Parts: sequence; C-alpha cells; structure tokens
Amino acid sequence: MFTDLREEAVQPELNARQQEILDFLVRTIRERGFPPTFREIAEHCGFRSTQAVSRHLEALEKRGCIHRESGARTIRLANGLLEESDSTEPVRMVPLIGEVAAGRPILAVEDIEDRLPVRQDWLPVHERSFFLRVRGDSMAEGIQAGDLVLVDPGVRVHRTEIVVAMIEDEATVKRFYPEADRVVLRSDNPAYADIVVSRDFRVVGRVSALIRKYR
Amino acid sequence: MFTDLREEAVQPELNARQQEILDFLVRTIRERGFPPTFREIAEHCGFRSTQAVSRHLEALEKRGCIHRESGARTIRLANGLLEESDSTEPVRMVPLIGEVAAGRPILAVEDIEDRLPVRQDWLPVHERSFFLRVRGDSMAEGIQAGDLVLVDPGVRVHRTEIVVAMIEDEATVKRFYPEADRVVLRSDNPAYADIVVSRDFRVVGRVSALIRKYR
DNA sequence: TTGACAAGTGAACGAATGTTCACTAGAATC
DNA sequence: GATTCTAGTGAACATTCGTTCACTTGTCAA
Repeated sequence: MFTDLREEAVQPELNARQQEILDFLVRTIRERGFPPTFREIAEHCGFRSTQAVSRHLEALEKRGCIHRESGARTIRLANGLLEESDSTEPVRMVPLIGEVAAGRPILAVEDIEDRLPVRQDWLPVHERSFFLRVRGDSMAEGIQAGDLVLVDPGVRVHRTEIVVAMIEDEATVKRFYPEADRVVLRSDNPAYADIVVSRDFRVVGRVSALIRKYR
Repeated sequence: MFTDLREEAVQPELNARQQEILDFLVRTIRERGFPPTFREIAEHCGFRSTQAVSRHLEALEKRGCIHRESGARTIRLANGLLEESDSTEPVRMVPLIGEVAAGRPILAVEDIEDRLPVRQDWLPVHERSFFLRVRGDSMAEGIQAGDLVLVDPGVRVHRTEIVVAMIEDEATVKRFYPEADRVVLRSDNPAYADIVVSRDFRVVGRVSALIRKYR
C-alpha cells in the first residue's frame, strides 16, 4: 500500500524508453511530416521486435502523450507536444493587454487584445511576459501615451529601472527607487511629482522594451 | 504547336480535382496529424478506385505540391502549403541596419545585422522597409540613442512627420518641414538647432515605428 | 470517322504494417 | 525460493495499403 501510493505519485513521469520514443515521434513528424511505423521506431531504439514498441506506445497513450487510430502511421501527438517547438523557435507571440483590470489575473484571456511577435534570442521574454499600452498620465521620459511597454513579471527589479506598478487598481509606469520602509516611484519628467508608496501597491514587473507606432 | 505553347503556360495551374485533393490533404494533416491513405482520398472524392488517386497524386508531385516516399501515408506537403495558415497572421522578418553606409544600396546584404519579426496586419511594412539604429546626435523627442526606428522608403512623407534623411553621407532622424525651395529638418528638442537643407540631402524614408530595449 | 488523351473502374497482387501468441531474462516483491 | 512485473525476442498472421494491368467512357482535334 505504501509503495502503491508512491507509484501513483510517480505516474505522470515518463520512462527513459518512453521519453526516447516520444522524442523520436516529435522529431520524425517535424522532419518528415508523418509519423514513423512500428518498425522504424524499433530500429531507432535498437529493438528487434515490434512488440516492445507496441507496449511502449500503449503506455504513452495511457498517459495521454499520444493518440492512436487503427491503420499504418496513425500516431498523433497530444496537444502541446508539437507546439512545444515554439520554445525552440526564436519567435514567440507575446500577448498585448490594453489595460490591467483590478482584481483579475493580469493575463486573463478575455483581456488579451492581440499578440505581437518577439524574437526570444534578441529580447528575452518568458511565459508571463506581456505588452501593456501606456495610459496618458503615467510617463517616464522617452515613453509616450499609446506606447506599448514589454513587461516581465517575476523578474528581479533593480533601483532606477522602469517598472509597471499597480497603485489603487491602476497601472503606472515609473522608475523604481526602493528605500528603507517605502518606495519612491519617480517620473523622468520633473513636471510630475514623485509618488511615495508603502504598502498599497505592488510591482507588476520590469519594463524591458518599448514599441511605438507613428501615425 | 500553338496549343502546345498555351498548355505550357497553363501548367502551373491546378486541376479542379487536384485542388480538391490538395485541400483534402491539407485539411486531413491539420486535423488528424497524419496524411490520408489512397482509399480515404478516393472515398472523399467519390472514386471507386485508387488508381485515379494515384494518378492525381502523381500530377501533384510533378508540380511540386507534394513529396512522396514509399510506404503507407507518406505524403508530405511542399513548403509553404502547411504554413499557409500563417498567412492569416503574417509575420515578416524585417532587416536591421546598424548604420547607413554612404554610396551603397541601403539594404546591402552585408549591412544586415539581424532580422526582427513584424506582424504586417498590425504594422504595415513592405519589401524595402528596415530597422535603423539611431545614432546619438540625431534625436527627436521620445527617440533616444540606441533606439531602433522602422523606416519605410518610398512612402509619401507629410509635413511634421519623422523621417530619416541622409545629410553628407550620414543618416539623421528629424521631423520634416518642407518649404518653397528648401527643407527644414527640426528636432523636437529645442536644444538642437534646425537643419536647413536644399539639395545636398535625400529623404530615405518615413519613420513608422520605434523599438527600444531597456538594459 | 479516327486517333489521342485524360479520367475513372475493377480486380488482383505483393509489400508494408499493426497485432497476437508463446517464450526468455532480469529485477523487485512477498 | 516462489511469484509477480517489466522489458524484450521471434515468428506467424491478418489487414491495410500502394501498385499494376486491362478495360471503359467521354472529350477534343485532325
């Protein structure tokens, strides 16, 4: 019973063989455009029987990694396994949020206006990064109303860097000056006064890039 | 001989049947993840023989629409046919030029530092558009040294718009104020004096967007 | 009319392919 | 030590699947 419990917990993990076969499936489908036959899989693994392949595929199907129909070359990858290629691919579609709504997860699907392409090797982004359209009243120098800023949540923010902060349910773009027991949010433009906050705010993320459209 | 010539010219076109089969191939591969068999194609077209399918596929292969290997379900679509779905969301790779060199075509291959993805439906670009890295001494307000500006050559430029102009073999980013027999290039920043030019310059293109990386 | 050609039928064939069954070897469990 | 489980072998089998051949039908040009 004890071991049963532990094995249940380990179930989602994949065997070394199963992983090897799954990788081979992904690679073959990507390169040749159609799945391999049992014998091609066997040859790749060094098997001399198709029976071993059959059982491994059965296991992979039981864990939801693949789907199968009857017939030759009818292995289909589960959702997400083929699209995983996007993590390899240098261009990632980053969502654009028009406005950060209060009390909702930032990346709520309903709030995604659009998606813009970003080359990951040129401008590092991660799963939770997003573009935010800057409102008129929250500018740092060189940032104008209507600009799109790329926000990276969960990234360590250093002094003087530009951040997006939520203050009273509104997103603001300012420079970040942490102090002993408070934080000063400053605009590069001296016409705007500093904003001093202590607890009633939270940093959404660091601004790592900007896009502006003219006309 | 006359008809021969005409048939030669029509060759790249696809038959109604061939188009039907090609569409079926694309749809099947997209939905099921692997190509159909000859008999599945026959059933879809209403054929009662696989021979018809065989000849149509042969024609499709001869025209470069598909590739085939021996074996079951080994039809692969030619490049571009599967990605045609991307044409719904066209991302174009726009070259990035570090510096506009004098006396050379702007888009000389050797000068292309990189390529950045742009969604055409979101930000119109054309064949000759490129990104230019802004030098330190040619700023308009809201544009900083190191920013990348998207330049559209061959687009009609209107008064007050931002342009990239070549002045004495150097690229400059300024606002465009045409007058009777001369052109004033003005920086939004009043610290920079106007540049008045008459003949010794040329407008490279209109600035339609800007990208800035922080850090 | 004749001939050429493209399109499709029908059946048969053989190779490719997934499935099944009996068996072996090793490791873990009782 | 006996049992169970996993992993793999080897061969035989039935089906699927692409290929081939002979034949029919309709169209178009000479």
